[in-house]
Amino acid sequence: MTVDRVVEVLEEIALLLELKGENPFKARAYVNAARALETLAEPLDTIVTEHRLGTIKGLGDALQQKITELVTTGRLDYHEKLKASFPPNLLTLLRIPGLGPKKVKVLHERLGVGDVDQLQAACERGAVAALEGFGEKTQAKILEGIEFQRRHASHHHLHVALALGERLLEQVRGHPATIRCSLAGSLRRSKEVVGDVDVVASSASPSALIESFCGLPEVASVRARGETKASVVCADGLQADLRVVSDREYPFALAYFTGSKEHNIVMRRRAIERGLRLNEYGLFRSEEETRDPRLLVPCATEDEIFAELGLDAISPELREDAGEFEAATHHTLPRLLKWTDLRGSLHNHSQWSDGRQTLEEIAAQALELGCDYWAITDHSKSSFQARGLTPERLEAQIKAIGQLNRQLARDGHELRLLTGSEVDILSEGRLDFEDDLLARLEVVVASIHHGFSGSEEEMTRRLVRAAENPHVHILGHLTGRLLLEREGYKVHHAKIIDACAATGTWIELNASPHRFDMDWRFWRLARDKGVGCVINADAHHPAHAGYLRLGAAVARKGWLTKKDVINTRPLPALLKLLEKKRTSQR
DNA sequence: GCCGTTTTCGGCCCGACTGTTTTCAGTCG
Repeated sequence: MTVDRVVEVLEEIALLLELKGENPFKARAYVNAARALETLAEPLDTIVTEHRLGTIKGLGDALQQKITELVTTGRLDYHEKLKASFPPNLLTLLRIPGLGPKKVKVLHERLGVGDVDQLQAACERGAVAALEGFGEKTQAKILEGIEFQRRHASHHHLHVALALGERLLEQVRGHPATIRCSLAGSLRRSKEVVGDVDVVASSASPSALIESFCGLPEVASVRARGETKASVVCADGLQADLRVVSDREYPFALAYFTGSKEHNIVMRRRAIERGLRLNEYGLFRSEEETRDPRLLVPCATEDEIFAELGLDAISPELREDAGEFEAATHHTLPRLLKWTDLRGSLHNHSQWSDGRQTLEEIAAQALELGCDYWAITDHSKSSFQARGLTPERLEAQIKAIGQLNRQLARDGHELRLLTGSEVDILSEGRLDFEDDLLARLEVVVASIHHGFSGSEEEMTRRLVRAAENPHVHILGHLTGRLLLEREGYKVHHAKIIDACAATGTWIELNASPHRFDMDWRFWRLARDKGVGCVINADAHHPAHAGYLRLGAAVARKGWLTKKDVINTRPLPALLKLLEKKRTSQR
């Protein structure tokens, strides 16, 4: 069993124990054990084989035994029994905002609620509001949460869909019958969440490709399977569609299945205006719907289709009918950012707060990625849950980073770690650290982590005040949204953008696929007002460094170029810009 | 369930906010 799966099982046990009403510290012990395993530097099975689990802090006799059983047999009796004592879908209730283990326990015991459908029914007949400790508001909030999840139930986070899509694509590409292939759909357009994975391929023998696709190891079940099209369901219920066409049809099919629907409508209208007809099989000299190859206007690539319709080539990310046609007509499409333009990330966490890596590990990884700089911006003291730093610990961290930087320089490395903080924005826009401490940091990100329920005016005022502080460089994850989980708090984007423009404050594009915040739809406004974008990994874990690539994709969706993104600058230019905000406002 | 010159039980990370309550439990971060 892989270490990731062991971690999952331990975390699930912790939740089940809480639902049982067990000693919360017992549950905590399982979470701690999961954390400890996640940060292992060597393979778990080696440690188990050599009986060295006891050397890991947080693993006592009981957990050592359980982990050994998991690793060696692939299952854990204790876990199976615990699971069997609850309805199979009870844990899904914990994903509804406002519901924790205690409330779920009551709902289960008093009302027999075991899944989301039953919870919804109980709310609708008013049974939840009647429970002790619940009320009308709680019931309404639960219904709201259920509705939100329903609305997004068929959607998936971009990193999950992309990982699956790339694995599938790789295998389609490797098939001898494949001529060309690509991802398509909202995944290719880098939407913040996607419904399914679309793959388009060209081949002379479609059925061979379809057959191979349906038999791929990722496929859990085949939903539909024809001569040129197959629809399968993979892990996590993620659906994947393969569409196979002839190579002549390929660019048209690719454009059609990339969408968006709104973009395609305009494309077809432009074709009609030119006496042509566009569909997924080609561009035809015809007034009628047709597939007649004798009428085809041959195009070898998507770019040639655009050219036939009097347009510059439009990147997939921009195909939302959000101004791309005007720009493509007037040759004013932006030269979009490439993710390799990024030189580092200015918002990241370490073991000093809630990150998983030591400063040394972070530096090693940033070096490996070829970054010029990587800011350490751990949480401030009000974020207790995240082990936020007191001023004293922050001072100590500044020293530690200085030492590490000197070591890096002695070893001849170009990389610089930057000192910093993700400082909490408290009520009324006050900050969690005093100005003189902030002034000593190279990078200050200010974010809201508490008090999400304020009105739009209050939240906006808090963010504007934070931007007005000369020591704050960046506003972090502007709305606090968690994609597919909860809406962000309400903010007035335009007012905040204006405040950032006036104060020279940058806005973060948080590259975590759970956030992608600020939303791509606002970046053109920000750019037009001269507000810089910083694409930040908000890394808490080694795997998160890769989020920069996703963040860049979303920035492209927001029409941003290399020039618009601050962390494309080399270190000396960046340091100058960081200094500028502080000096220009004094 | 883990940990310990608090050596064998008692503590384990804290504060704001919300909605439920008339003093607090649960959730969230």
